[in-house]
Amino acid sequence: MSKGLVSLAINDRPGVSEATRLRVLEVADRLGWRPSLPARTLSTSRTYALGLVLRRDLRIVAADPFYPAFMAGIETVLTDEGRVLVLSVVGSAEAEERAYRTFAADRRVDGAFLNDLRHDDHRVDLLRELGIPAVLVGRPDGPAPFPSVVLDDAPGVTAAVHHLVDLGHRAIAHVGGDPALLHARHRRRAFEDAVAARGLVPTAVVDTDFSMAQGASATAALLAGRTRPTAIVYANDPMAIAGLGVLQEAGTQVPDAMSVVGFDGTEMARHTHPPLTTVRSDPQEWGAAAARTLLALTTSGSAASVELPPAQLVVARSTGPAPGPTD
Amino acid sequence: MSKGLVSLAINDRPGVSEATRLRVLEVADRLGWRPSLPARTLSTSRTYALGLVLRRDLRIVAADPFYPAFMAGIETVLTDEGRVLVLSVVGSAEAEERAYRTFAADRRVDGAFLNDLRHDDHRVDLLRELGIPAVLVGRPDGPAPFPSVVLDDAPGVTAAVHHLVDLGHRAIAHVGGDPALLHARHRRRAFEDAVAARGLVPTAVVDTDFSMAQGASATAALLAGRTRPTAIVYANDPMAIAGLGVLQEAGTQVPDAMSVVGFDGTEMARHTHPPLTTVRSDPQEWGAAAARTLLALTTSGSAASVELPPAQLVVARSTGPAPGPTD
DNA sequence: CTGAAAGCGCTTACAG
DNA sequence: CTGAAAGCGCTTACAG
Repeated sequence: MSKGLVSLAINDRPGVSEATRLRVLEVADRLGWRPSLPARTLSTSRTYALGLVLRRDLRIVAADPFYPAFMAGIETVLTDEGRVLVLSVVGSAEAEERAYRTFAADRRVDGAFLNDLRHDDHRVDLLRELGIPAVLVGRPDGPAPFPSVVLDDAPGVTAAVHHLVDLGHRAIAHVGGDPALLHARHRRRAFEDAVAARGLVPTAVVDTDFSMAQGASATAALLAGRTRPTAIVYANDPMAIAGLGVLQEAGTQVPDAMSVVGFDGTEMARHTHPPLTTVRSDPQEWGAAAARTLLALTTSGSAASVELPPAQLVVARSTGPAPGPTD
Repeated sequence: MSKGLVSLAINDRPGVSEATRLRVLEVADRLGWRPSLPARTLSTSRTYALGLVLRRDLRIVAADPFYPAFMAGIETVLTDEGRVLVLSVVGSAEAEERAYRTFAADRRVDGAFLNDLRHDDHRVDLLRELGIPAVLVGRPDGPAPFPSVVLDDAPGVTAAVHHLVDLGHRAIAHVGGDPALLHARHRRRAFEDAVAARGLVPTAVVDTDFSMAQGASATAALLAGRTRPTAIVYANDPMAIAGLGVLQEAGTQVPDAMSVVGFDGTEMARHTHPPLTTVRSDPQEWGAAAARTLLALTTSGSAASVELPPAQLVVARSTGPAPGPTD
């Protein structure tokens, strides 16, 4: 039983009789022997690791339940495949680029997840150039050399606007996210299109950085504005919750005087007062699907893009009939 | 310029003249050459990676801003040291043990963080046995073979109780966390001791799993109980926020009819209505300190335990004078 | 179907 | 202070 034979048997390569393979596996198991990963990596240059770089302001990451759920979804598939997740949390675009370059130089990972897509996202070229296979988490705004895993935000936002208009609202505002991020643009665009489809004009559309602080100040600004909306659609739940706080501090009843819609469908949204009407996506399944796709890409060299079920409106008690004279 | 020489120069080993070392580094830099990590790992068995296994119910992880901040803190020190974080998110004790065993078998990491300490935590023995150096994040309840990095919860909880008693509260309840976790026990113990120190008896102490759902139901139970508290101290901010929701749904004014105290000092606590009195700790600094300690341990073989500044009470508007006839 | 050999790219004694 | 050699533990053609 030579080294080479064992290797062939362990790696399910042809050229080993089934009987021998079983014997090898049995002996390895009995001895508790496992091939050394560093040695294997040195000769095959496969690391059995996938990389995720998070670039976000800490204040935002900390309040946003997306990433923990997304990562948990990734793990559900990696664990079974003997893979591991290498995580990097960075605070700037420069640090993010350094992180990817280090991944490449150190051969840390077989592939990477690319989250929070941007317009003309130069990280796509960077990863291609570095030779790191990637999966795009979200819909890119142009042709891309990598497969994408998409969960469409638009239908949920559209449904939210129709829900509000059906309740009699005519003055609806949007507190959007960071316009540098494509998904924030998608939500904003879906909002604007849906409002227009009902023959209305948005009362206001405010960009933010997705933080609760900016969600709060945007809400305060809307309350102080010349034309005050009767409903606000927020680009994420944390901002909607901060908005709820501002409204209640100002004595504005929700939903009697103001309807509020969040986005994410977080646990938190179920426990506010009143519980939040929100648009639910499934970040855990998103993570799992992204991991499956990236795994396929790194092992077979190619993988098809995936379209997940779109985000859905979940109506709770933060939305109600428009106040004042309705027709 | 032989391979060996280059290696000595790159690794700052003695036996190379300063002039040659500089020349080697200059040439490496010009050629963009970096030593191959897998090869280096194979000969030195150092991976330059640190491991973190998260075992928590997803519902809790997602609502809890501790981990994102803690991990960001870790990253601030790892990045500069050319290290990387390997993350595993698991749902059960068995999966957690498997994760550590895989870390060891695959030589994935040089050391690991041990969070969410438990009574007689058998992971400590497991890691010792597997030969994985670790740092304990929190105060262990007994002698341990690893250094710990402690941020004491008690002073903040104690201050919260005194604050409430000073406001005239005599009926104070505690919605605790998961009693399997030492930090939940510490918070509970600090609560009970502080109440006793003021000559009072807790109106109630309820254990939970730290989830918003159980925070909400514990609050509902307290409202329905025979002796109703005038103040509730929660073991984390998410539960306090869920409690706020339940109280407001029930028409109980905060703080007029009920004072509420959270724990964590999250961003979220600043944006509720009313803003939450809470106990602030610094999870990011905690992560950074834990990373520094683990780095020292893995490189030098030993590291001293660290005691960080304790958690502090931050008074906001969810606490006020006790309702009814005060003396 | 099996065994002996080279190679992955470093580090580390060991001579010179 | 420098160069040649062995070794880390696998995988992979290449002969037998």
